[in-house]
Amino acid sequence: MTIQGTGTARPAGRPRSEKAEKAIIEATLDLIAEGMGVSELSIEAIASRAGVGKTTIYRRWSSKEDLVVDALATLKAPLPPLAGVSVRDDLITLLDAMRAESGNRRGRCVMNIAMSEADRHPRLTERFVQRAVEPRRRALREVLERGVASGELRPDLDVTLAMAILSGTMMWQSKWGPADGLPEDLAERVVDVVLAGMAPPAG
Amino acid sequence: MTIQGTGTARPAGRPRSEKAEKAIIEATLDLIAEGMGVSELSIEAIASRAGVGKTTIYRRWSSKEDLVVDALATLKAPLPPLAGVSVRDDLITLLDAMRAESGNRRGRCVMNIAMSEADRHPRLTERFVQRAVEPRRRALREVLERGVASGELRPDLDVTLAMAILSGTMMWQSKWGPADGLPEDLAERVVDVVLAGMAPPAG
DNA sequence: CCGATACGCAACGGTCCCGTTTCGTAAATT
DNA sequence: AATTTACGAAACGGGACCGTTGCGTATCGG
Repeated sequence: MTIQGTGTARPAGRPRSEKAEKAIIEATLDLIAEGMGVSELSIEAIASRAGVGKTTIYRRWSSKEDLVVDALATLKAPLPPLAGVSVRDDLITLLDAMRAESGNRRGRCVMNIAMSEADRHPRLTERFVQRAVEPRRRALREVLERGVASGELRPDLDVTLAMAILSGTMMWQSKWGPADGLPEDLAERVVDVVLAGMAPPAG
Repeated sequence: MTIQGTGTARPAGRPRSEKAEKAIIEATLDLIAEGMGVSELSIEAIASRAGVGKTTIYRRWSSKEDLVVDALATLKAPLPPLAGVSVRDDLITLLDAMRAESGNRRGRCVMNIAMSEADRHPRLTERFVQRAVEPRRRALREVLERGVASGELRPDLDVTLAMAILSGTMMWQSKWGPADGLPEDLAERVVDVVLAGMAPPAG
């Protein structure tokens, strides 16, 4: 047994540099965060930004899409823990996480990709949605369904439509809202308006 | 007077072909509608699609942005006439116009540009917003303010936030809603949920 | 030390598009 | 008829990337 104790046989030769790998992914995310679309993203630009030879990229990923998928995958979406006490609080928590991400340098990657590349890169989008979008969507749906069950929300509420309203509002804000960051109480205000409705209370 | 009666002196030589001009703009819009971003849009592709020499394009427009602006300008946004009776009806009219456009081949141009190119082409975006977005935004704001004044909406309603909720919801639907077109009653359902609120009626 | 693999770098031929120029032809004025 | 401008097509030199290859060096196991 000349094999490492871990059980995985280390192949001969110089091992791949983890530093280079990190630099490549960082460079990729940086470029995307700066508004570069996947189509305009060039391997040469990534290599240059990462201080790495193109060979080092091609050795690891066979296509640009694979690289982008892996890069985006490192952006774990740490879903905020939900208190689970009131639906209002949980909704605010979820929406505020979206707000915080839209201000985050890396969070914008997710937005930019989701907004721009949906049509043009369906395979990428599919994997990306499964990894980053679906978990949040599920969390939001669960909160809403819990609210319907508990009576905190209307029994006849169209949960899918409610999800569109909440998500769409936050997305709109992060795209066309004030350029210098969204106000801290935005999520709370959105939730309160949406819960109470825009119409005056029915006397 | 060898000048045309209209008063505009016709310059000597062969006049420019209106047919070619139309073909160029049509080709440009087609490509954008197919999901091509402004950055990926190439003059050669437009010329080829329009059945036109590149010279004919460069003679008329000095930059790609100018061409795109002119092309988008031909998409007049025919704001739907508002009945002005109830705020609910007017909101439904406005939102349903957005729904209809998202199904329209050419309407998608507006969406695609607005979603993807905002960061990368600020000058283009500025002119585009002024021409296509601002009128709708103004109409929506007026309806909401009228509702606040008339008592159909809460007196303390944050109109700007309400606009984000309504617009964002429709945009979200047209981007991630069912691929085979949005349901005809979507606008009505959105407006009713947003007006009445998701919370159950307070006793 | 030796073989194997990875590294950064530079160069390759190929493709796409740029913006310009040239060409022969078409359509208007004078 | 002569002049002027526009037309489509083709070709130009130039630039950006592509994906690949060769180079000398670095780093691993044996």
